[in-house]
Amino acid sequence: MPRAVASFHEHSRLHFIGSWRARYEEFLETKIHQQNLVDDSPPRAPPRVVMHVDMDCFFAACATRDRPELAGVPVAVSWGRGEISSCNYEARRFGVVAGQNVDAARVKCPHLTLVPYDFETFERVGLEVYEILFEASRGACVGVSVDEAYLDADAVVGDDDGGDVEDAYERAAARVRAKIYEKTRCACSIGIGANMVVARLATRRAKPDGVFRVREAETMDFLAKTAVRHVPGVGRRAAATLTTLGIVTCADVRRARREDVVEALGTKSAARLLDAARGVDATPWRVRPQRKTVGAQMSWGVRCTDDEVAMDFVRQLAREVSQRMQKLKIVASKTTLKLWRAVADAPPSAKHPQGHGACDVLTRTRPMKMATNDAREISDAAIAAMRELRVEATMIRGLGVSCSKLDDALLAGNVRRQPTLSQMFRTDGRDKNDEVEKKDEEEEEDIAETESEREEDDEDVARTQSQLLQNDCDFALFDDSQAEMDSDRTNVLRAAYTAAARRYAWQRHELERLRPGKRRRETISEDEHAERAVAASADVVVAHARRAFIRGGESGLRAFTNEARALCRSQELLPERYGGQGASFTAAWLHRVDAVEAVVISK
DNA sequence: ATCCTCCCCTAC
DNA sequence: TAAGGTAGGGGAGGAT
Repeated sequence: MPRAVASFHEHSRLHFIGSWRARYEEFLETKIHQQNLVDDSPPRAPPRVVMHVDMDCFFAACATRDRPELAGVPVAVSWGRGEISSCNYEARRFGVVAGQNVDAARVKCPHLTLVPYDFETFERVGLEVYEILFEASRGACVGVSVDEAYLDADAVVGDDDGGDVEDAYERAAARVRAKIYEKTRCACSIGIGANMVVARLATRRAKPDGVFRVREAETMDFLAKTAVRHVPGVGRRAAATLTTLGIVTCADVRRARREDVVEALGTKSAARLLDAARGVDATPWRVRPQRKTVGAQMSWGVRCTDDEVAMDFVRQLAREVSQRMQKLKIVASKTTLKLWRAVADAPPSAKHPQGHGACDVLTRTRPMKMATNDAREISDAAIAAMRELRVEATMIRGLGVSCSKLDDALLAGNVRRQPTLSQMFRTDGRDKNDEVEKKDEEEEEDIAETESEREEDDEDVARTQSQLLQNDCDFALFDDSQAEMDSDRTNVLRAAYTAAARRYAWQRHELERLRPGKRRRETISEDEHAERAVAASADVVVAHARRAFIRGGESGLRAFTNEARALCRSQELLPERYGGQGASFTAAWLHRVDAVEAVVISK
């Protein structure tokens, strides 16, 4: 069983970094009430001059600020073994760098002092810094991370910076730095430039503990020497590709042919780099960017012995996401499941035995019936998506759940909540669909069912039906339109078939895309893929059968399954274009129809 | 034309 | 035992 998500998060440095945004949103809420900070929609014009504030070796500085005995001593933050997260400049003089192994660092610097992570302090100091930045810039502050932000430099310049206009920005920056140091005893560096990119690049030159300003007239010369790798947005991959084109500095970018850069990076990224190299930055200035997703994932120490364990873990993640959404007072209408699948025959990593090792990362998105932040709704959608991926539980090395298509919960509050189909079918802690699948699998191995199981089925059916009768539900609020409800069952089935065929076609398409020679390697056989495609398409039949049962009870379901069988045998719906898989397609459908009947209608 | 899904890349 | 999380931008190719 994987470690609990919450307990993992307590110790995860990346979780701290990643979840900073949620805390910052909270901070912004308080600022909105205190100051006349308004939403930046429509977007405000970018500042004429930008300051980029970045704390110096933030984690190490926080960890040592209350320990005067560590002043001037080489210090690094780590768990005591493994990687170094951050180290001070004394340690860097010995060649210690972030990301280095503790043992390697000790070789370079035998007197290195290791200090533990102190996330509470990191957060507290970060917020203290932001208090100062918001006050100094009168709200013209764009937060990037717990230790990094952009300011409108003109908003920071005050009367006491006056006199010599020439270096007013430098004076203002020095004032901010002094305030931050006074309050937090942590050093920061400030870069000043004509836009966010230039300011950010200037900060590199300001470090440590300094200010560096790139004046308007100096911008082109300054950029000419700058490596493309340092331009924000140009990462490891892009830099490597550009190097093969002989593009290493921004001066090289200016000389390069536009088509070559577009070919290497794509239209948008190329445009941004070409602009940046010429001192132009069109990044919008957003003090309060709109959040688009809420998610939680874990790919460390995840080992599942069976499907039930994997589903439990997904439920945990869904609970986590649900809680975060409730705190943010938002709802979502899409759920995406992310799954790390071990590459077949890949050896476990010797360096990180608990890590995910070589994996394919798969995602699948499912709509939810209506905008919600309910943990159960989210986990239902996520588990449905996971079943669709059909990955053997023992191959799972990581899972993630994230919600998108976000909306304000207050708006959604006006919508009358209705039970969803999965809730209607639910009898206890488990989803009925799970049981359908389970029974389906059991039947393949052992047709005989025990008497007690049959009785349980009887009870389930009776209970579900009586609930349906008592609730007198408004079916029009479900995901099917009234028109579809009124139409005859054959049309419903045709719709089911079309949906299944679409899914099948998509699976075929995916198979094509994953062929060797493309960027990704193929890790499952073509046969297996086709098999999964057929099975996945049959899920659609189950979904429609469930609806038929809810609407028409046992007789409704029987009518549906009978027509389904007739339609499958008629060949009418099996055009050749579905990859010659028509026969197995039909077989899978018929098998599923039998299975649903066997479970829902007790014999 | 525009949106959607899944994937890759990037930043911190 | 370590602690490979969170979120956004963008592209390819398909659906509408």
